Amino acid sequence: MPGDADIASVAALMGEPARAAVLMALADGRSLAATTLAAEANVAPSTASGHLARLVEGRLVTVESSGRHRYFRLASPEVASALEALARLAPHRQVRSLSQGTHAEAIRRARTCYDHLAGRLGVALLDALVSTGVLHVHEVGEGSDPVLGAGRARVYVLTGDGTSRLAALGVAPDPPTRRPLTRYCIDWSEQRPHLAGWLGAALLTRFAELGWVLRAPKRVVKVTDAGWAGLAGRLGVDVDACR
Amino acid sequence: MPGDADIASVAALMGEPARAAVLMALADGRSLAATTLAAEANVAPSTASGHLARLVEGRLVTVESSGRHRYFRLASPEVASALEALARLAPHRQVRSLSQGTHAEAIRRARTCYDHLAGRLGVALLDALVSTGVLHVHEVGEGSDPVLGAGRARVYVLTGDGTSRLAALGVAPDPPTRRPLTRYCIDWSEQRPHLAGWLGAALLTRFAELGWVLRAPKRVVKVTDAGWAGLAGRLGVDVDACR
DNA sequence: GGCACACTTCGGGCCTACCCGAAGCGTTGG
DNA sequence: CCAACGCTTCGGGTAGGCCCGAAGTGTGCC
Repeated sequence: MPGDADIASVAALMGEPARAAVLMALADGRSLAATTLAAEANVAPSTASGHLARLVEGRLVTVESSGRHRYFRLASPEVASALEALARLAPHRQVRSLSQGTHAEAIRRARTCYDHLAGRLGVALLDALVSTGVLHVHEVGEGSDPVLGAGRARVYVLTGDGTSRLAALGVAPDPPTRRPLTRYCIDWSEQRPHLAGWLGAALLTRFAELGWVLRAPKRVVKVTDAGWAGLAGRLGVDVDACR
Repeated sequence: MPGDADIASVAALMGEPARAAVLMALADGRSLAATTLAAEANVAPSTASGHLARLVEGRLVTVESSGRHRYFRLASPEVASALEALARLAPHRQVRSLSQGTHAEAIRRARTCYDHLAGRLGVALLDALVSTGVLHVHEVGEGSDPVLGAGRARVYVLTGDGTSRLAALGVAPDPPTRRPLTRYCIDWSEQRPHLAGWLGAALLTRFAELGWVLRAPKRVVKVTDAGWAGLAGRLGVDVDACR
């Protein structure tokens, strides 16, 4: 547990509204240009530039120049983990305008978390994969650790039947990277796990290929009519629970 | 992944040096009085009182009144997780004074993390338990997730042989709580896992009973001569690696 | 080559919030 | 019952940092 590390400097970097907005915009792993991030944070380009310089200097963000653009992205997965941990503690921002309200609702329904699905749909998808036997859950110990709530030791294993069912859908778990096949991530809006890891990413990619989902701005994911039908029919997702 | 949550307010709460010092002091799960925390943060009692009120209002900390004292503690394990995630990103504070230097060294050698061992000793202990066959490691997937660094899916299972060896040491894994038997925690100073969970706590408690370790102020753990001998001889810990 | 664009640096205005000491309230102990 | 203690509230001084607009550098496009 923490002891001597200078938490304050990192937290202060994340604790300024404009910088937090920048980090949140980068939270799905994309690289974005400075102007885009300025708009995202609702500040002037000059202001954003200063904030970005501080984020880079604090090693939370890296830059890559490309022509006259400079693309920023999170420096490491650990940064995303920290944002995730903070989001779990954060009060949900109160809704001010109608558009904010609909966006807040949309982002809770279905969004991307890096490269996989999150929100009610992400949670329902994982539930469906487990209840239909595509994945088996192994719990280590029972209940939740009273001391370390995060990182509950739960492991999702792809079954043989699951492998063939996914192959029928066009998702073949080749080992293209050294990335773990399954991983989970506690959803900040649902407070329940959704599927991450290689499989989580592969499913989102395949859903997009099939025309089941469309990636809208601001991390929102829109599900098409074919998508709702396919998720329910082919994977057993409880689409009513996702609205 | 984060989307709409108001990360900035939480991070700002953690991003002020005095408040961060308070949170770090509470990070091992203790309840401490306001005056103690003021001293810990090097601010006047009145200043600390204001910070504590804000931490309570922000739901990072809870209070319990007892006579003329008020005892503060972290509001939830999630708060500790967030601190942990930030500590992993934090630059190690540069050493200013000799006493800070020796303390920084001591805390990296052996410290408590909540109720179990961390630092080089904590890491070496887990290594020893694995290499001597007390625990078996199960990896799910291979390597590290390029997207989600934290929460690597690794599971430590107590072996039959391990159970009897621990019993000989006076540690019997009764199921006294619903807490998981084993759990790990990425050590912020070593960037490698150390043992947490019920077993991690039981081992620290037993080491203290045996007079192997003494809990010094500021989370530092001192190992006695008998402790070094016992750790090496009975558990196979590479004590040289711990210094 | 020249204009438009992306971005950064600089200067100055403003405001937040951190800090402390003094004073007030409640509790404990002699 | 009074003194010491723990803690909080209040007032005022200070400093740091956030914001923008204007100006400067470098790149791409016509």
